[in-house]
Amino acid sequence: MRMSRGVEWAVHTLLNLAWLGSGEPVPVATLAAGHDLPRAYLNKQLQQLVKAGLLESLPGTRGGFLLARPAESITLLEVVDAIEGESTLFRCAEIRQCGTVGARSVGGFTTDCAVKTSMGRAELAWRNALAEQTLADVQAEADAHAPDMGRTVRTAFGLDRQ
Amino acid sequence: MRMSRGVEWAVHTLLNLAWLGSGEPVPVATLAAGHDLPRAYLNKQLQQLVKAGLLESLPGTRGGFLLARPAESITLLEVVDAIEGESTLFRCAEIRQCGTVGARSVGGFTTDCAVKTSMGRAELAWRNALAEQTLADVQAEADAHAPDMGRTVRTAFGLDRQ
DNA sequence: GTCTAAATACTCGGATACCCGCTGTCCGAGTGGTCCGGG
DNA sequence: CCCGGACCACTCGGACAGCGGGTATCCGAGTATTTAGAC
Repeated sequence: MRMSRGVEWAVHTLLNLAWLGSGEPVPVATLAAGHDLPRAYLNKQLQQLVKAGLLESLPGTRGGFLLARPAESITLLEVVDAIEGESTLFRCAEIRQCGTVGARSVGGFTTDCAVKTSMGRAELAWRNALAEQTLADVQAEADAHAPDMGRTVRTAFGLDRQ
Repeated sequence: MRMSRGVEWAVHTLLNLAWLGSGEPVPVATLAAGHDLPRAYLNKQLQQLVKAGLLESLPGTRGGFLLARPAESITLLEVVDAIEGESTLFRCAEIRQCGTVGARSVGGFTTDCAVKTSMGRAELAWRNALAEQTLADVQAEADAHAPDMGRTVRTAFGLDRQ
């Protein structure tokens, strides 16, 4: 059970767009070159972020991707759900109803499976922790360690006004 | 990103052994029949529980599996780690160091990646929630809804003293 | 009747194929910019 | 010089292969039981 590699790509790409702070779209080729990622596959991931309403995409010559919302309103949970889909980590196949044990347990299936409930509690804690952290929080934490990330990204993308 | 099916199998199997409450080992064929699971594959999963110290296995004619510890001391985290391995959900490939952005960010890599840290916080909340729930807790919750599970399991396994 | 020893049936354990989903890639649809010609 | 239209280059978007890990299975190693035979 490991997360898709695209989650890391998505977060870093969103962060770069946040640091850029520009209202102009950035093509996926530039974004991919920023971290040496396969351009076409990154595009595929960003499309899912568009579907989730985190990014906007503009076609055409001067097209590209840009943040659909300010970084303060984008949570890590939204990013993870956009890339991974909103399915739960633990899949309950209701095996308690099957086999010799399940056949004799009639009448106890009116409530949710206790295993599913317990796993769901843990998963909820995870999702809450993800929802409490916005892209701006991560950005601020990175800035605390490397204060010059804004200019670094602008320079790397060749869009610095300097 | 979805959890292995074996996790559900492992928890239910451990619960059945807890309800059985017997000091005698139960063969995997009986455990598999309890919930209509593929015998050989369930055996593979239980082997991992043995390696993790949650189960004991006895070979021979009267062999089988039995709980290595009381249900009160077995946490859901241990079960998940035993089946899924202890790798983290989020894999940090340190892409921040790569590409045009990474090349210009020299000097900012003395601390952990902020993305990794944030994801790690959420994952820690998940693991803590799993660690706080013991097998006995889940057992008690299931008993609250279906109070007769102990006898049900003993009957289903053909080991009832009655 | 009792002890011994071999045969046996049953168990776990690891080595071996299969299949779905993540990974990676390609080409087509669409749009804005650009250039050329005409007025 | 200004305007209009066609060409073009660049973008995103969805459709098409490749591979790794979860899924499923089979066969071999080992042990307690059983049973037959000898004393």
